[in-house]
Amino acid sequence: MKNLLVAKILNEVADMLDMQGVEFKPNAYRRAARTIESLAEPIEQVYAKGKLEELPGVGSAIAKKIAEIVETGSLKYHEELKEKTPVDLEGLLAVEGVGPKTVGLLYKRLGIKSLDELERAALQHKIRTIKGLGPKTEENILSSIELAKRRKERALIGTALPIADEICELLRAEIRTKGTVGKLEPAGSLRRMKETIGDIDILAATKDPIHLSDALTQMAKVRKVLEKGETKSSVILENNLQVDLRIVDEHSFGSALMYFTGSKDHNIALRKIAIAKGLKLNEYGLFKKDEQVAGRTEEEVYEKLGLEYIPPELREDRGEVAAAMNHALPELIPYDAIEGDLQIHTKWSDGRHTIEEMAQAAKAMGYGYVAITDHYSTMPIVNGLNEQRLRDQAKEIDGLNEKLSGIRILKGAEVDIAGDGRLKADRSALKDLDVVVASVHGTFKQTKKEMTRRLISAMETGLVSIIGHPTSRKINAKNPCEIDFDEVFEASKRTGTYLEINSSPARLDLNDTNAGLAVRAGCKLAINTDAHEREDLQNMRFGIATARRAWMRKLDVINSMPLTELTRAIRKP
DNA sequence: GCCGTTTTCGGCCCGACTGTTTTCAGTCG
Repeated sequence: MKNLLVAKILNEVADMLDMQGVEFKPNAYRRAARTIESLAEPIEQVYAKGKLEELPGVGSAIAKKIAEIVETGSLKYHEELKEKTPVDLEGLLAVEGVGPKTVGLLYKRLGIKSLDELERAALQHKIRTIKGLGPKTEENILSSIELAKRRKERALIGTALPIADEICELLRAEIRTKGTVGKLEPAGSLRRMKETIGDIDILAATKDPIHLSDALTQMAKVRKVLEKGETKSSVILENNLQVDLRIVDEHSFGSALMYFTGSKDHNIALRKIAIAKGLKLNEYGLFKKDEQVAGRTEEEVYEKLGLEYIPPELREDRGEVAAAMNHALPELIPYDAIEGDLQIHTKWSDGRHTIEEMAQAAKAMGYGYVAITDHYSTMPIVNGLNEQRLRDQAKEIDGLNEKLSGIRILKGAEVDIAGDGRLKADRSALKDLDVVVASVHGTFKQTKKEMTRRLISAMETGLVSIIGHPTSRKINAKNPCEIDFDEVFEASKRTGTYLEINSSPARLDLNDTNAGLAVRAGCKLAINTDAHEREDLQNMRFGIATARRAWMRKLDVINSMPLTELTRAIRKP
C-alpha cells in the first residue's frame, strides 16, 4: 500500500511550491494528499481501476503524478523541485513557527539547508538581519530547535507497538513451525508502555536460534541488517525503527525478560535487594553462590527476592520496589476495565465515520456507552457544529438509541476554551447535553498563571464535565502548556470537573507523571480516545497504560463505571 | 491545480495569533 508514500510526496511538493511563493497550487496538492492519506483502499487499486480522478481533490494533473509514483515509486517533478531547493524540509518544518515560506527565505538569503545550519545562523544572530524576520523569531527558533532535532530519536508507542506485535506474531509462528517449545515476548520500554520507544527489544527462548534470527533478518520490512548471531540480532526497518532480538536459554527467560525490560534503575534496585539477601541477580538468573535459585519466570524471581510481582508499567524505580516489599502495590486498572469512551468525533465534524458506525465499533469492544463529542466550533477546518446542527445531531442520537441495543449513546460536544477562559459556546446550546468536554485549541503562548487561570475559569462556568488533553502537548512536536497542577487539581475537585487522559498516542495527556499527581491529590480522571475514526477506539490501551504507569486503580477512572453510576458521577451543563 | 444548480473562468477556508510591521505576511489548527 503506497498511500502514505504518495501523500508524503504530494505534501512535499506542496511545501516546496509554498516556499517559492506559488499561490493556490500548494493547497490543491495538500487536499489531494489528505484524501489519499485517509483513503482506506490502497491507492494502487484505485489507479488500477482508472478511478484516480474520481477522488476528491484529484484532477488530471495530479492523477498523472500519482500514477507515476505508483508505477515508479518516485516523481520527477518532485525531484526537480528538490534540486532547486535542496533543503531538509521535514527537519526544518519540524521547528515550531517555521513554515515553508520561512524555509524558503532562509535558504535564499542564508543558504540554510539543515537544522544544524539553522541553529548556527541563529546563534550567530544572522536570522535577525533578514528583512521580515527579527530577534523574536531568532529566539523562537533557538528554543524550538532542540525539540525538532529530537524528533527522529524516539518513536511513539502508538507507532512502535503494532509493529512489534506483528513481528512477535511472525516470529512466534516461526518457532511453532519448528515444533519446538519456545517463548517470545517484547521487552524494553515497549513492555513498560512508555509513551515513546527508542527501539523494539524482543526476547526469545528457542532450541533453534539460527532459524529465528534468519526469520527476523529476512522479514520484508527490513532495510538493513546490523548484526546477526546466535544470541543477538539487530535490524533496521524501513521506517528507521531498530529491532533487537535476544535469544536466551529457557531456564533464564524470566530473569532475562526482567533484565531487558528494565528500567535500568529498577534493575539496580532489585540487584541491591539480591545482594542484601546474599544473592546475585543478572540476566541469567538469581544465584546463591553458583546455583541458580530462580530465573525461569519473572514471578519466581520476584518471589525469591521477597517481593510482590511488579507489573512492567511500574518498573521505573519510583517507589515500586519498596511498595512491593511491603505488599502495598496498587491493584492497577486492568486493560479491560473501561466501560465507555467519553470523547469521540464523527462525520458531523472532523471524524471519518458516522455516529452509528462509531457506536457499533464501541459495542464490539464491549462498551456499554459512548459520548459523541463533535467539535462545537466556528472554525471551518473542523466542520464544527453550531446550535442548530447540535440539535439535529441530538435527534439522530435519539433515533439510534431507540434502534440499538446494548450500547447507550450520550450526547456531548467538545468546546474550545478561549484565551480568557470563557467557553466558545453559549449555555443555551449546551444545556441538554450529557457530557461537555472543554479543551484548549489555540492561544498556547500564555504564562503559567494565565493558562492555569484559563482552565480554572472554564471549570467554574459550571458547563464542563471534562477538561480534554489538559496541557495540549503533542509528543515530539509541541511542548505542553505550563500549568500550576496543584491549583488545577484543587479546582477539579471543587467543581466536580474531571481531567482527561487523552489516549491518542501523540498526546497521552495528562501524561503518566501528572496523572499520578492528580490521583494522589484526590482527583478522578476520564480515559478517552478522542477517536476520529473507528480504528482510533483501539488507542484506549495507550491511555490505560498511561494510567497504570500513574499507579491508577479502577476506582480512579470514571469511565470504568457502568452507565448508571457514571451518569450520577458526571457533571452535566 | 481543482472545481462548479453562482460551471469552463475565476475563485479558492477562515480566524486567531505573532512578529514584523505602519498595514501585513506567515503559521497554526
